[in-house]
Amino acid sequence: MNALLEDLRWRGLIHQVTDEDQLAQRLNEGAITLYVGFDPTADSLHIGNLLPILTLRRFQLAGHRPIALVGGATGLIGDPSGRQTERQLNPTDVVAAWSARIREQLMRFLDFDAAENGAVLANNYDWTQGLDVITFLRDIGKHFSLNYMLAKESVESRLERGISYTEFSYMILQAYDFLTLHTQHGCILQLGGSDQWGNITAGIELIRRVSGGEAFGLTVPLVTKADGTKFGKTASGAVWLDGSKTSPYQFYQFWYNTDDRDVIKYLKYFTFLDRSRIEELERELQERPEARAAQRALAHEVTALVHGRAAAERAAQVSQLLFNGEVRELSAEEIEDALRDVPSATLAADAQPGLIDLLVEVGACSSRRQAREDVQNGAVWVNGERVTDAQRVFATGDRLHGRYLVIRRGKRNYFVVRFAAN
RNA sequence: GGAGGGGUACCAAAGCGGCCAAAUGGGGCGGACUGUAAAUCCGUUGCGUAAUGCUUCGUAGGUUCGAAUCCUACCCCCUCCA
Repeated sequence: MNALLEDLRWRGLIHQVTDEDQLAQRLNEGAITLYVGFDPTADSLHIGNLLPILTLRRFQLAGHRPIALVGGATGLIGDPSGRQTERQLNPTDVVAAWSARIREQLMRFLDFDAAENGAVLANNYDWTQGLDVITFLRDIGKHFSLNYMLAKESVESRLERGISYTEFSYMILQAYDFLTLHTQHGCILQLGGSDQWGNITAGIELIRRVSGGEAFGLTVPLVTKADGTKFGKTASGAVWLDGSKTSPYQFYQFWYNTDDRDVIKYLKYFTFLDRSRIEELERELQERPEARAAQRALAHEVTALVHGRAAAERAAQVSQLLFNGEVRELSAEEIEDALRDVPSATLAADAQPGLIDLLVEVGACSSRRQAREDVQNGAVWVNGERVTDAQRVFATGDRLHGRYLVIRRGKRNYFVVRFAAN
């Protein structure tokens, strides 16, 4: 057995793995090279992509060499895995722009300066763009039987509803990636989400046929929630790794609100805290669940991984101040700093807005009708005080530090109104 | 090509001439309770309110004092037969 695999096993990170004994032996013999790929299907990665990235990082920390692959080419084709319908093709320039941004994000999770096992970034567009059709069909396509391809879950499940030749071919491209990384970098292991099993094994098969080499695959589980809803989705959409799409504060809050029943599992999945620390948090959760020590640790650790320690600490601090209702205690600098990630509006220096207008203006409520309803329900707080009078007008004297109104709708939705300086 | 069924608000699904801005369930948003949890309960969920106001029930017309509800045409979906 191998220590790294044992740790992954304990964390519940191994969903499926090919020839585990053989893989353990290779890992024990010395550093291996492995990869994970991400297709640019949006301008940012989201937390659904986090598990494979962090698992790749675990391998690097254990001394192995990681390759993060951006699917500049495969992103142009569309992976049918786990989908019921054909994807909409994105323009090539858009995919190129997304690739660049995802590349930036991936870099944050790996160490590129390590002497022995520095990380490598690759883009499959580099070896795919020059590939001509005849070569592709003769050298690669010949190794795939139609029967083999049709039997793949990703294809088989789509035969009823329809699948284009484009998406049907996807697995071959991904297999070719693995082969390329195998020959160029000696890569012998591919990680991926559980829906990637079919594509990964296709690559292993191709490597075996072309080079006779042995390669491995390992998939991480699909992250689930105890209440049965989909992980990673909030009312406002996906939770992104890009701080301008999901602010560090929102990101922190997402993890902080994890259900008791899920929090230990997520600590194992998403943090690098060691086993004894996680078990300690588990005991605390059982003894004093209201202290939320496990949630706090989870939120802090993951936010720090994605946005850095400073941002994580700021998010934690802001959360505490806001939830203690101590808005009035904040200095002007703290308001600027703490609420920088929160939706805001700027009004003229001499403006004396009514409450309803203010709520709509700052984006706290979707319409004036809705705003009136929220006020009536007691959902609206300004500068730490509940306001129930819809006719309320805010004079200059109501502002914090002469230029802020901090608005809260519901328990945790904050907005800030700034007044221009004279 | 033939026969039948259907398109209603975020989703599902009632309504079938006025009492319909449209039942009910889910989801969303709030509130209470609490631990920024779970469960539970309550309110609300087109827009705008001075208002018997305005715009909505696939699309376009028509009948009528009045239509989501009746008629005509068109578009789209599903099932069965060929």
